[in-house]
Amino acid sequence: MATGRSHRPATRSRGIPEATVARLPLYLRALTALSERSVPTVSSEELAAAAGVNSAKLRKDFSYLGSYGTRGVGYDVEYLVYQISRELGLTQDWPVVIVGIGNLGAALANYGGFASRGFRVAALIDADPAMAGKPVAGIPVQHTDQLEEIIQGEGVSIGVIATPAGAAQQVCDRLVAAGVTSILNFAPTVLAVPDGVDVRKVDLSIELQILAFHEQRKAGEVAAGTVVPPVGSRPEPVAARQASAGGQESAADQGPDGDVPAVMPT
Amino acid sequence: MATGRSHRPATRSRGIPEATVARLPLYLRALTALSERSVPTVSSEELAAAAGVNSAKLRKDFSYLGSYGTRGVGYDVEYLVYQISRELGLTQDWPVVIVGIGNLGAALANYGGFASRGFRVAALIDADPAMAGKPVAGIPVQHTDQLEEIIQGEGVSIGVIATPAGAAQQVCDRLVAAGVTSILNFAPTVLAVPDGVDVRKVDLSIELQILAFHEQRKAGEVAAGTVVPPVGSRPEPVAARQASAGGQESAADQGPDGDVPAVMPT
DNA sequence: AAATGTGAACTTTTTCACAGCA
DNA sequence: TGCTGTGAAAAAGTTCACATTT
Repeated sequence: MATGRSHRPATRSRGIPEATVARLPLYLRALTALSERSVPTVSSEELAAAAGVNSAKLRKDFSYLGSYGTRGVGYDVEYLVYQISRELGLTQDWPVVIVGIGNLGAALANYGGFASRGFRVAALIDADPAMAGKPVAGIPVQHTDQLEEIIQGEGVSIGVIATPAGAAQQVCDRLVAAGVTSILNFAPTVLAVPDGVDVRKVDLSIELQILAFHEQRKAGEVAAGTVVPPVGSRPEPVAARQASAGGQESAADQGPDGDVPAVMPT
Repeated sequence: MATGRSHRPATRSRGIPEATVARLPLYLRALTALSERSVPTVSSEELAAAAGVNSAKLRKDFSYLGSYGTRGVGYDVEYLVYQISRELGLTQDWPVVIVGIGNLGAALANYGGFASRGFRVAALIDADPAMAGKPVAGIPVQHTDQLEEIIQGEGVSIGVIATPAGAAQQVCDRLVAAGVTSILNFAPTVLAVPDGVDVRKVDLSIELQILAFHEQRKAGEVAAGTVVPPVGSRPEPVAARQASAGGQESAADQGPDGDVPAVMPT
């Protein structure tokens, strides 16, 4: 039953584990889908399956928010959607600026998921004067010169960096100086920020590399291919380069910016 | 004399913690930058700073790979680049297919970081017949009909899904059936995959929601109209942290699609 | 009968701190 | 002397299993 007013958040608010916070959006999405199908209640088992986690974890996660379920019944979908939304701070509108309107920035601006939940693209900013005024996703791009003005004027506290790696730190510094305290960084760079500023990073090549690691493991077990010999010698200038399945090596270098100097012997 | 055989990578490969694996790409990037500047050696302290982690963690991470450093000196940059690359499986070439060439797919195809490290865009696939043949990032888009043929022909084992949420699971199923065992999913959906298949997810709105959560917490003083808990829960001393995505292993997770519904409290 | 909420056990990850080697 | 490599301690996160409530 909804309304369970008797439930007390009991100051639970204090200290929700980070791992739990990271899963709340997942639960929220699953719940939203149920809500659209007008499903009234859901059990931890069902919801967990929909979110891709196990039910014990889900129940534990929810226990940090409060007691929003009903024993023997499950959770009221609408009520839970509201509670999680509130916990995540989605009951308020968050203006967001996207800096760097290249391929990625444009894709992000066009991404629907944005506006769908408490987030509003307040402005698109790019350093290229030629981009100024040009509309992307229905929003005119503004020049970097306006950055501070926009942030302060719109009260923006969340910024998305989609610039080339080389410009990321500089943009970050300006965003922070202007008042932004949360940054979502798509540039392949480690940003230095002062205390109190949160940074989350989304990095395509890192994800691919992690997949490659596991992929290699899958094939490796049996195939003698990839296994590199001893190489125990850790002497100075590496030299080990031998083996390695198929004479790869090529293909592994040169890129727009950074790149990998495939093993440099000597 | 036992020619420096004392150092045995000892097939440490056995159990490298997942958390460590997720950081190796970070170290690799920092090392690559040093390599380009021709820096010969680096201490754990310096490298840790460049990668945005603390030195104890870095040393512990490296200890899982083997003893590649020199006490009193540090690590040989080139040697480490090689070792980490090898560990991640980047000494071989990984053909990758990107399915769904919309805004995001095109942005990914154009992303340089791809080719720069062991990954090669083997094909761009889209369900829209009108896209067929059209070059994106210099590569002609192919129709979904060719999917199986391409994957088998090129020996692709890593697939990137950048389709709308509604098509993701279907595409995923075909990729898996054709032989792909690692998937990077950009669609806001929880994909169901058989055991042995790895799925990693990159989700913009989830990242934003996590940031919103922390942002809300920071409003310790004056927030617009937020429902800040009356309880004197003092905002904790936010420590600037840098987060990324969590890691998910093989097998199932994720579930329904969904995205866009609006939240409605009462 | 069904399903939540949670203490307790267990596992993973991080941090400490220092012995040991170059 | 300087810095790595690593046991050991601490912290964070996950899973178990069951008392409790509807």
